[in-house]
Amino acid sequence: MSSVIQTKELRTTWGTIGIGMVGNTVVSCELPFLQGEPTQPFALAAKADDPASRFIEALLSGKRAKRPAYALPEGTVFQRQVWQAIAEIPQGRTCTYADLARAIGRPKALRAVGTACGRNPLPLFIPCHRVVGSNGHLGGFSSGLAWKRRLLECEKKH
DNA sequence: ATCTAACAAGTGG
DNA sequence: CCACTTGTTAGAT
Repeated sequence: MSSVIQTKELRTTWGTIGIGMVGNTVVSCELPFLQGEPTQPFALAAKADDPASRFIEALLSGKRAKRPAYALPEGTVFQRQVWQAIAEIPQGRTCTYADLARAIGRPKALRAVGTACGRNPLPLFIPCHRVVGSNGHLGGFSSGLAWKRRLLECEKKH
């Protein structure tokens, strides 16, 4: 089994996104932390030339995106259940932390769901940005709320 | 709009 | 095991 991780750097106006790949499978994704609202509109510095980059470009520009192969990362059983449930959320739809908790059969574990979301090693590919609070509150986002707002803004118009 | 108590799981001591 | 910390929530103020 070859587990050689190749790292690709995707430069954008919002900073550099690091994507870890094993073959053509995405295994990690690191977004630059955004303190506040970025001053520039989002754009890639260069044309996307691989599936993972094209996916990100489409997602951030409001187009329908085909998700490349990705691996569910290591984690506790609970975390993997949460991540898998998040991965089922279709583009353009959102769901609440409470919904998610119910989906994995632990209706009262909504707080823990939030924690698992925050530890999501594959933002964008596992769309934790589509998980929002019950009363319309956005919740949080590990790399800065600007990402989450932008992503939801793109997907909302459907 | 802001504050608090209770919630479940993860982490560090 | 105990004491924190979370990308929460519902309810009171």
